[in-house]
Amino acid sequence: MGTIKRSKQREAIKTFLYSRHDHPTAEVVYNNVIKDFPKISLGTVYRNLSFLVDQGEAITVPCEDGSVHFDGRITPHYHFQCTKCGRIHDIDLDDPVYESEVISAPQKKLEDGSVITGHVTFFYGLCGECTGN
Amino acid sequence: MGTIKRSKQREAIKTFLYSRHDHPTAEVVYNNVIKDFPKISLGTVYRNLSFLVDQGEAITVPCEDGSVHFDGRITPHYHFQCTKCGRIHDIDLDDPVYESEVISAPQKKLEDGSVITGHVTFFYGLCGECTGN
DNA sequence: ATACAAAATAGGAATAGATATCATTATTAT
DNA sequence: ATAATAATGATATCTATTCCTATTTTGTAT
Repeated sequence: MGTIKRSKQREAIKTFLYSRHDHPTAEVVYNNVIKDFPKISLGTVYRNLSFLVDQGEAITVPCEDGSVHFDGRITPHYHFQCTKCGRIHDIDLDDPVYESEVISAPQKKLEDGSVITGHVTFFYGLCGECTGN
Repeated sequence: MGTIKRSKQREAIKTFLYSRHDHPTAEVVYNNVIKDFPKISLGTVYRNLSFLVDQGEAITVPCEDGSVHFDGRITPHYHFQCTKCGRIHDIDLDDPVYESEVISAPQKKLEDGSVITGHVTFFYGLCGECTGN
């Protein structure tokens, strides 16, 4: 009961996600995996992306604009969305921005008894390409 | 051209939003305003909430779970969502959590030329009522 | 190898949240 | 009071995601 079986589709989805560092959406994953699996359905992509997240093999990146992106990099790191092109970029742990702007949040108790157990910080701005040229 | 005309519905929406500090969703606003305006449509509620946001008279609170809440409090402050009951609470500026965990983000340049212009921090945990009892 | 049970898929329908359209109504300047 | 036009209500549409069911694939036991 509850034994997980592998599937070519799931492996292709995982391989694709891990090969990219640009935080694709479910639809982008679908548009790429379909090249090797012409009959794959969008439902399968969603099901497997959720599966990977449940297994701790991927994370979701919910953005300010409401779109949901997926990330195969599961070690803690921050994200940054370009307000011009919409792409999501990583902010490395050793980047000065990370260290100076945000401090990891330990548990903290508010006056009313609320307990803060974590936080999500999402940066925005303009990426190199959109400021650059 | 482009002159704004007032409407009873818009005023009711604004009044309702300002009367509450629990960050209602568009649907919650609709379910309440409809008591005074039985024929109001959901589209009108969405249209006017967006209008208030555009006018700087309200802000949106996009949550990690994808839901969008509205807030009539426009002075800078942080939010905190209870992972158990889902309610959104304010974190006051003078609360220790605010001061110790997050530092306001000035413009910052990364190695690749990206410029960080802002950030959003969203806290989560358990609210007083959900830890309390 | 073969058969069986469970898990996973494909395809499509269903849902939810949000937007857009458009004829009608309400508000405001004159 | 009238004309111009902004705003509404009702409905249609859109997008992202989930759900359903018959079929296929996979792992295991024989």
